[in-house]
Amino acid sequence: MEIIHPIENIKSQMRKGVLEYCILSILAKKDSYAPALIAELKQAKMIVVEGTLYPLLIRQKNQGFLTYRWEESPQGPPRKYYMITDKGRAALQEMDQAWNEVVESIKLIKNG
Amino acid sequence: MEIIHPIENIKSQMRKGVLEYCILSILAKKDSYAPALIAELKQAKMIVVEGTLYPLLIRQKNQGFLTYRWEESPQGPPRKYYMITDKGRAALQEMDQAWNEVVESIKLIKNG
DNA sequence: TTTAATACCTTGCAATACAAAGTATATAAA
DNA sequence: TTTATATACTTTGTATTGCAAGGTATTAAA
Repeated sequence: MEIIHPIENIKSQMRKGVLEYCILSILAKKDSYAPALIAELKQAKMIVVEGTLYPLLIRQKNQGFLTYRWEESPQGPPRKYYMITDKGRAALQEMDQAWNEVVESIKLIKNG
Repeated sequence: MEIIHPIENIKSQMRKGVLEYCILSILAKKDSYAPALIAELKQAKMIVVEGTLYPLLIRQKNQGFLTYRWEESPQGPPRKYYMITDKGRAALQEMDQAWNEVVESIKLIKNG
């Protein structure tokens, strides 16, 4: 037997579609590395775990949206700092538009 | 060779998370059947196709969010009119909250 | 009987988030 | 030197989901 929380699933689904958008938005403001990104997203109540974030960063790097550099850490292994590229900024602009469209669509459906 | 449009994919991803929410929202206002739902969603620029909608309606029915009745059509086979249940309305309220949270999270990430 | 207009449903595929486990690096303590 | 601790990066297996494409079924008119 297992208790299922459909609403948790829904929230997870809603996050799914905007995760890439969130990552690019954060990196557009300043370079960052995985654990710091996770912390920042957590603060915005947009929960992400390692197993989600790392493949996503690699995907965006392969698409040419991000690059990275290595940087020493005060403690532990070096950090992979990701930086947004010009191509990434262009993609982000389109994502802004896509997001606004979705928000408008929902409003239309709720009120129209 | 194949041309890929990452932005179209992103938009599709963003829609993914809110489709169930949209369906419930529409049915909360009035009963409807699949082709009419597709038309209404299309008008709100929230594109859905048959192969997506039918399994989704069946899922929501199995979760107890929807029921249905048969109704004659002026032309062609009878229509399956879906109706939201009390349980569906309760779920919708939680989805409203989940959606508002996501919208706030994005705002926080963009501006904070 | 055939055609046209609708409507409902299923199958196979690709993309994605997640849980869990694994690997690696640097420093301090034993 | 060895061990422990803290930190960071990566991979694997699984479940869910939307979609393209194709299939089935019903009604009425030609």
